[in-house]
Amino acid sequence: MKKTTKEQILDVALDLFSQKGYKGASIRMISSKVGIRESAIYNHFKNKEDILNTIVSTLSSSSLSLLSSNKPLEESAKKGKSFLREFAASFKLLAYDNKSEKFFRFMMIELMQNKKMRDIFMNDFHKAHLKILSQAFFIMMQEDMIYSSDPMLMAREFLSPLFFYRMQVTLVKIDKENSSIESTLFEKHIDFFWEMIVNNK
Amino acid sequence: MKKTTKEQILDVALDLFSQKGYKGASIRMISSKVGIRESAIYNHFKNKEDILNTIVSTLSSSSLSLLSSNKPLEESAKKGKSFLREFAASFKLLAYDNKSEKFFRFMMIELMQNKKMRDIFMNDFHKAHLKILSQAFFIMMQEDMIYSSDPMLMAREFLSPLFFYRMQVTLVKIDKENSSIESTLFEKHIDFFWEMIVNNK
DNA sequence: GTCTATACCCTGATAGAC
DNA sequence: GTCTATCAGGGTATAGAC
Repeated sequence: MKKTTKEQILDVALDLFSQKGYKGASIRMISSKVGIRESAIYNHFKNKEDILNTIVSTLSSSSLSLLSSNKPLEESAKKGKSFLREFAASFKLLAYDNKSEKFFRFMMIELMQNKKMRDIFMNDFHKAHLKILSQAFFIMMQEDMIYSSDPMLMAREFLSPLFFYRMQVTLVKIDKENSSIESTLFEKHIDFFWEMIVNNK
Repeated sequence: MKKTTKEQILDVALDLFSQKGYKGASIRMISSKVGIRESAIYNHFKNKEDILNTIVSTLSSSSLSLLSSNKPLEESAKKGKSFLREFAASFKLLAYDNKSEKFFRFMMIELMQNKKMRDIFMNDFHKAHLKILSQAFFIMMQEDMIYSSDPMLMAREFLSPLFFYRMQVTLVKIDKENSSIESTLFEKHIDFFWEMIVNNK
């Protein structure tokens, strides 16, 4: 199960992009890490941007969200806290998945510099999650499981700490420090948040 | 009240750093925007890194937190929701302050690439805020104003949406779209959060 | 598909005239 | 304090041999 040169180039490129950003990672470094000459890269990709586009289109959706939109949300949302636990678990999973983590790092570097990355962040990541969460909270409110409020507001308030904790896990792992403390933040968030919104009649 | 060349260099450098990052902003671009030759830069700064260090040491603390630590926290924390409102207002203020916004953008670009920036983020930004907030929540709990919980957990849960909303305001403003919707997120966060933790006996 | 060789541009930085 | 001139190094990319 050997990797083709093209796959190796993509792997190395993602690795370097996630450490140094798009501009900071040169064709020279990529090819040297793969073990070929610069010019050999151009047998597999038209140019540097072509490598970038391949990575982005391959990884953007899968690295930012594990949620498939065809799941029966109506049913799973009625599980209340368990639903939130599953949602957060998928977040945590991505924070500890190698490729997803690298893509997340890369996205964060490019976010303020690159319009395309901002669009990916806003649509594939933020809006996609908010939509699912707000629908789920709406259902929970209808079922009288939680206090009534603005479902979209509740979705934002639930999601933003998850994002922050994922970022924090990533940051801590860069400096190779133990991220076990940060890994518990996800669960604590669920407990705290659910305790706040649950309807204890 | 004309700006010295040195001040102009710093202004232009911050502007370009916030748009393209440290590597992406060249001495050539900085000098051309200031209206001098590349070599003239070196009469004011030893090298490119010297410009970076000057910006960081000048702006890091003031751009990340407006809170002076010598305020009497004991008293202000007892104001409860008003305290949180003031805290969030200072956050919002920085998101709309020109230099602070640029430094924030720059910090976000470098965060995943630069150990020094991570330290600044973790210490000057994150830990500093968590310390104040956890102390404030602890006092509020003692005063029976809010439900009893882990003050540090509460601080994190309160702070992380603020960070996220500040980032979102910055992102929206880059693409010159109207950020008025995002600007209301701070107040909504306070209302939602306070409603959740307040002790209504 | 990979190599050598090469073209050409941009980078940070220095020397020395004014 | 600013200029011109210049440098070495690294950047993307192409041509052509094997």
